[in-house]
Amino acid sequence: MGGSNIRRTMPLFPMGIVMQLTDLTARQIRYYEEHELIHPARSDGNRRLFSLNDIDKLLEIKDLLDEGMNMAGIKKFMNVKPTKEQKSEAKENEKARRDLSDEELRKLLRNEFLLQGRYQKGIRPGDMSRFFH
DNA sequence: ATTCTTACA
DNA sequence: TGTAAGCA
Repeated sequence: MGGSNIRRTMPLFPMGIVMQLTDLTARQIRYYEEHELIHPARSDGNRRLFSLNDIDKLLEIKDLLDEGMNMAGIKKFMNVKPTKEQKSEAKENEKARRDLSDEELRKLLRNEFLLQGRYQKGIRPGDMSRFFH
């Protein structure tokens, strides 16, 4: 692993900054935290402090959302296990995701799309079309 | 001025 | 998800 993980996990940014960096609303960001997609630290005053990793994660979530995927789909995609060894497992998933080629991503999204009836409401026709080459 | 939690149109 | 309320 990279020898400077502390830098990427160091709690640094407050909500306002993260909102600008990700184009997500505070509501959304807090919602994703509720669903354990991110685990920002807290300051002494109970303020959320996001790390670079948190921001990367939020940007990934944003991308999936823009592709028409909902919470359930994103949870599956990010393999969000209730809570346990999410520490080490989260890293593996993160790396795996980062190593995905466009073609592999298309395959995954196609599978999600084919299974959408089980956890995906309506998506606008065409949003996923580009993944059906 | 900012963010937080809770609750509801 | 947006938004209003009442705190910290």
